[in-house]
Amino acid sequence: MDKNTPVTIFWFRRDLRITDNAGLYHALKSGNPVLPLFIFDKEILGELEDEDDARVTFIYNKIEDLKSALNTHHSDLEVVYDTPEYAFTKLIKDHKIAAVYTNHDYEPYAAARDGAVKQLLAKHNIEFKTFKDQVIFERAEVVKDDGKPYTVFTPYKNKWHQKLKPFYLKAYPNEQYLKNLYLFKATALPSLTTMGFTKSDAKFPETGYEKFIADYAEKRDFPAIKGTSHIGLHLRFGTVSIRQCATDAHKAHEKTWLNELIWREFYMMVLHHFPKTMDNAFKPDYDNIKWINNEQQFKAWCDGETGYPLVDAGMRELNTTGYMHNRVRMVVACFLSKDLLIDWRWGERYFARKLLDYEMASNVGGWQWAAGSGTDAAPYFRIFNPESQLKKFDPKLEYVKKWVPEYADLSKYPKPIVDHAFARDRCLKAFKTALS
DNA sequence: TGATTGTTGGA
DNA sequence: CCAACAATC
Repeated sequence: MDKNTPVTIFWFRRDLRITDNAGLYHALKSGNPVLPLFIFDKEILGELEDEDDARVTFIYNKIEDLKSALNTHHSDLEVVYDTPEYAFTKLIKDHKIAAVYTNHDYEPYAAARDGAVKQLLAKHNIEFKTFKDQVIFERAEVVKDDGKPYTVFTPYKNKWHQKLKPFYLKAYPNEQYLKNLYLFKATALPSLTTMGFTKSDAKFPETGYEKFIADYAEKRDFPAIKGTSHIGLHLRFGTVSIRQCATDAHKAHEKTWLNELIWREFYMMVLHHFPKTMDNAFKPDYDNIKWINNEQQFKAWCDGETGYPLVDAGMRELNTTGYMHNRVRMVVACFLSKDLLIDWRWGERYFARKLLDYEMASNVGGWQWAAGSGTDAAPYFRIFNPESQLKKFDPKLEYVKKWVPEYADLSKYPKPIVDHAFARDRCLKAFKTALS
């Protein structure tokens, strides 16, 4: 095809799959051949602190997969390493673009970026069309009858179920329209090194979540058991379809795993309505808390050297694998914000840097839950005891021994950096003062 | 999706 | 002596 053929660009972002991709479906039915695009955004990559950031390797692998999948249909994936502004300016010169299609992306940077792209395209009379793809219900689709957002999970969840109709779970049948791809050869894929990254040797979880659904409620709290699906990473980058996940969860009799998908949408809805809560307490009083913010203790927490084995095991699992079991996430978050009285935002930023499955809405929501300042939060006086959490959830010390091997020889293991009974009392006083 | 402390009532 | 329970943080 020559360069005067009008094309529809489909821009992949957090939806790195062909199957059941909403925006791609609409692009393939737009009437023009579809030119697939991915942008390694210099602005986003420039913010990352670690050159072996495993998330970049993960995306890179998936881009290579997408490219070869498109190649089997005699099409290709154009990959640009630059800003979106540069990428589109260049594409406008090289092609006759009828429209740009993509899927909704909700975080603050993404919303601002898409606004700017839309304006740029409008100057060239190019339509910018976006679609819901990464959630079942977005933004204000599930709100109270008076239009106000829910701030408590259970009523939100009930309304979510009420609104659910088969249509929302239906897969987009993209396979039958792939003949509408633009036939071309893309420019060379930039290397990871070119972009300033090295290949991470992290092990990425498989997409298979189905086998975890049935026993999830029973097994999910025990970090030594393989009881959780690790699907967060794939939901984050769209390497599974949320509609497929929700369909499978719905079919299974067990509701707990589906609830976690609804928590994800609950927190996205909260962040949409209350964008300030990204770095402000949802309950403003909680920003009066006088955090101690001891840098040394923060470092001990980051490094898994607090002297509390469950906390340390969690942090070391995170540092080593980019993942932490959810029960343990709650324990380390509570320990940082309540026992150490370190601002939850410090912990949130650390998780943002380390978690493969990092998602702003869930992460901020989870941290504010632990610190007590969020919507539907744990009351401030609910303070986990790291010792009894260990006894309850890792009684045989299997998880601890895996990540903190020196725990077997207590002479080599650090003493607790703070006494829990003392810290609990101190926390209750600090919170009471701030909230009175 | 807690922990702690104090009380009660049965062994 | 210690479950079981309630009240409190």
